[in-house]
Amino acid sequence: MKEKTGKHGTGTTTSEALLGILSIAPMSGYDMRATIERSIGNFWNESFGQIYPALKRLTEEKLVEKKAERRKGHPDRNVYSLTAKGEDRVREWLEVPAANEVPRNELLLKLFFGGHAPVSASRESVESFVTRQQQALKRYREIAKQIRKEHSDDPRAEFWLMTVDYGRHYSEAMVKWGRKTLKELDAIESRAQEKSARKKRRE
Amino acid sequence: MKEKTGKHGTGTTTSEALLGILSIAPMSGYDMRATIERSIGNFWNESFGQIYPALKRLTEEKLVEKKAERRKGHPDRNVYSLTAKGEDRVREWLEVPAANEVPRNELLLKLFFGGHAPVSASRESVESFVTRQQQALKRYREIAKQIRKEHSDDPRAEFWLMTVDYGRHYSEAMVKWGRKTLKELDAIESRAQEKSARKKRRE
DNA sequence: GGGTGCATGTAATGGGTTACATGATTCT
DNA sequence: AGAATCATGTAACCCATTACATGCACCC
Repeated sequence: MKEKTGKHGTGTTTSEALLGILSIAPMSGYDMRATIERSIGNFWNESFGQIYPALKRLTEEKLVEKKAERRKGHPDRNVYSLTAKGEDRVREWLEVPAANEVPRNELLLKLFFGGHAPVSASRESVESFVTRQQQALKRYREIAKQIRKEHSDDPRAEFWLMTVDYGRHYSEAMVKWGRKTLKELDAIESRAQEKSARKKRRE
Repeated sequence: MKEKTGKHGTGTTTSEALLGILSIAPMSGYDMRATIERSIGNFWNESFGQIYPALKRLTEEKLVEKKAERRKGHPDRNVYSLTAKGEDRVREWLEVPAANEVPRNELLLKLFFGGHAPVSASRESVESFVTRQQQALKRYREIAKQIRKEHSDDPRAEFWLMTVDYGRHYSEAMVKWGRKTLKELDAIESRAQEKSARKKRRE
């Protein structure tokens, strides 16, 4: 018999992310989307196609409450907030240590099989990856600055900064690896060209 | 109108991984599972529940060929190999640069909301993560050594080593981040304890 | 006889992405 | 009038995990 990681909602999915977001402040589904993108968008995304059905289920389970809000000059909206039960659920969820899953990595998969295609193909993948990581690094520095400026009083800001710091460590390492790998790919290519040049001379 | 990343199979999924594996050597579905675990298991996993149905589809699409193998002293098995069409497909797939997706990261999600639970909860998550990364680091060093020993002649080995090197860069950075983060979590906790101690003294 | 490893599959379930559909308001 | 933004939702489709089911061979 095996222990299961998730069964009746112990796993981490859209619902947990939404409960987490609502633990920061009550808001509408529309706002959740934007808040998620701004705050945890570097490691977690949600689409409307997931958010609205999830909010429906969470409401049925009495983990969140919906309040219709009518405002002049704006469309109506439904503002959701955590119930006491919802707050408990967030705490319970946080008490379960995060699983150490192995996420699928398309870049590495393609690179692993890189020998079966022109080197330029691998090069492009790695190059675009490095560019992305450099941009991310810049972004992380800005985000950290902003958090320290705007939320220096909030005790939760320290946790937010830890996740930003993860990004910094990650992206820095990835840029280093990427540059090194690009050099190695170039070496492979120039060796291949030498080889074909020698072949031509012989012909 | 938006460009779609994947439509009729341009995406990267079980099928592509299997085609890639078969580009290295023909083998049975059972062997694919084991091979995947040994070779790309650090960034890509497949289960039998995916492998067998995928092989069926790939056979129908004439991308792979099945040959029944009967051997005395062993159960029968189906050995799959790439067709010419399958080899083309692998090359086409490799020519499309890897997408820069944002994988969901449960550890960071929980850490982000860490302020809503005891610090010990965050601590456990990070601690287990660091341990995992340290083990991975050891494994990577062994794998690299083994590849250099057993496949020094194979030109594809260079690509394999690049993926191992990714792991090394990644895990090293993650161990650094994890240790730093554990220290910060400890600081938060001791500050909280001081606070409650002062409170007690006042009572 | 029972455990382990080899070997192949199916079914149930859950969950995520995308496209589609609708409609108000505000700005140009 | 038309585009952009706010706002909520549904439906189709794809993909993955897990559990279940089966059976042979080999060794103790």
